[in-house]
This record gives sequence, C-alpha cells and structure tokens, in this order.
Amino acid sequence: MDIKEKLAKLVASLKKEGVRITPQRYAVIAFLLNTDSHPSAEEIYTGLLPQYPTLSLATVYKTLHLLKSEQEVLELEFSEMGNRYDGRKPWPHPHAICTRCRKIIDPPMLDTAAIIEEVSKETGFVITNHRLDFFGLCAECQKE
Amino acid sequence: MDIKEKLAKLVASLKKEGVRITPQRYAVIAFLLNTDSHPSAEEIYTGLLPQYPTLSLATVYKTLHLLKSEQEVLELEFSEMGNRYDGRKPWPHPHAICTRCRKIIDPPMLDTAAIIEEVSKETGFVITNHRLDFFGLCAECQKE
DNA sequence: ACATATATGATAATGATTATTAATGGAATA
DNA sequence: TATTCCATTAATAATCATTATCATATATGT
Repeated sequence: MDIKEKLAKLVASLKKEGVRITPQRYAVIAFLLNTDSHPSAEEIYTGLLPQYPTLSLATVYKTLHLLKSEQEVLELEFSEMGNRYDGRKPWPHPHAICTRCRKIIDPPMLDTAAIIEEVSKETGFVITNHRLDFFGLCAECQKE
Repeated sequence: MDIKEKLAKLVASLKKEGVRITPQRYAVIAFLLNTDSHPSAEEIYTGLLPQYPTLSLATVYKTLHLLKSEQEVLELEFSEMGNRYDGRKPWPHPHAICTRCRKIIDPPMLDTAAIIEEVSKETGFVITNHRLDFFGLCAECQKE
C-alpha cells in the first residue's frame, strides 16, 4: 500500500471517528506519513511553514496529541533531544538512534513478544507498553 | 558486599579520581546506595533536607552529573515523570515501570548482549548504550 | 593555620511543552 | 443565502524540570 492510499485511509478513519480534517491537520498527517525520519514537533512545524505560513506550533502539538489519542502516531519521548513522532508505525517497536547525527531508524523487529512475556512473568507486571532504544553510531557517522 | 562497603569503596575510588568528598556529595551518594527505588533529584533533595537543611537542589543535580560523568550512576530520562537515578547498578539494564504508582523495578537480566548483537548486525550501528523499558501495572496496582 | 582552587546555595535563565483565550471558520439548519 | 453554534486556530503566556550564573563558603595540600 503506497503513501497516498495510507493517507486516504487514515483520513477516512479519522473522519469516521468524528475528527474534523482541517488543512492544518491534513498537512501534519501527510507530513508524518511522507517521512521515515521520526521528526520532532518543531521539524514538522518548520517543514510545513513555507506552504502554511500561518500555521502555529501549538496546532502541531495539538494535532500530534489528537493522533496519539487515536493511536495513529507513536510518540518517542527524549528529554535531551525532545520528542519525536512516528506516523508510519504507530505501535511500540525498537529504535536505533545515532548519538552523533540523531538519525533514528527501525531495526528489523526483534521477538519483542517473547521478551515481554518473560519480563511479565518475572515481575508480575501487566506490560502495556515498551520502549526499546539502542544508542550508538550509525554506519555513516562511524566513518567520520 | 554490603552497602557500607560499597559506599566506602565508591568514595575511595572517587577520591582517587581527584573528586572532593563534601558532606553534600557524601550524603547524595549514600542516599543513592541505600535505596533501590530509582529516586528523582527532587526525591533525593527532600529526602536529605531534614539532615542537611542548607542543601540546595542545584547541588543535588551537580552531584548527579558528577557521578554520571564517573559512570557511578545511571540516569533514566523520562520527559513525563522527570529523570530517575540508579546508583546501585550504574550500567544500562532493563526496567519495569508502573504507570500508576511510578514504581521502577529491575527485572532479572534478559540476554541483552544477544539482543544488542542482533540489532548491531541488522543496522550497522555500533551500539554504545541502550534503554529497555517495559511499562505497565505492577502486581499491587492491578488489585486496585 | 594558610592559600587557593573548587563547591555550594540562592536565584535567574532556559527551552520544550501545555494552557489560555479571543478570533476564525466549517457544517447544519432554516 | 444567512444564521447559529461549536470546534479549531494562532498568538502568547504559563509551566516545570533542568541548567547556568555568581558571590560566598569550604575542602584539601602545604
């Protein structure tokens, strides 16, 4: 399924939920689906500003929260580099994060289900969410 | 090795590095070694205030940074619940976090080395650090 | 005890995120 | 088409954990 199709489906699904699709919201959603860079709110804002000169950063944040509540975006909280957002795979999954260029990529899915099952058994926790982050140097930054 | 011994060894090791051991620093270090609760800077501060009425929160933060630079404390960054610190196991390891009471516990060590090796191979990253957090409800909070 | 470099404590600054609020605009109805 | 209503937006103020600043206090080696 290509991006356009995903976008149309997501927008239709949100409409069905009673969410109004404003130009601003549409722009943010399209931006999120058109990148795999895990952008910050600020990056979304500055990326859209040329085409939406009156866009407010607050609107970006509100749209991200809306999408989060609809489980249509994954919020990755970082206290040092600010929050990042993943609209393409809005469910918990591992990330590899370059500490030099701050690139974030998705490593092929580990067997997280097995790991969660193990942690759950050992701790007695009911696990509802997880964060699996691996920090280091990406292939490009190793060369520098 | 009991806590007292660990404390003495840690202080001696810091002295050897040229770190001055002030009463405030000693108090923060001792506090960290005497708990497995992964306290926040604020909790350390309020916990020590009765015995150290002139202690400043800034000093707590500075001491935590010092310990971090000496790799003697693990800093767990949370943008929603503030940072938490682990002085007992100051190396990366998994955590189970209760989203209700905010308790943090250490599940028995998974085979993180194998996981990291896999991620490293798949991504080409040199992995230097990791965060493995499992969020959910602890056994006690499930009853409520 | 002295000298001096470092640490402390009080407070201001920072910066990402959230809250506030007046103005705007879309949709349903008459 | 005009009207009313209610959600959304944009601008900006507020928040809050953390960091920076700097005058004063203090640990350490002599």
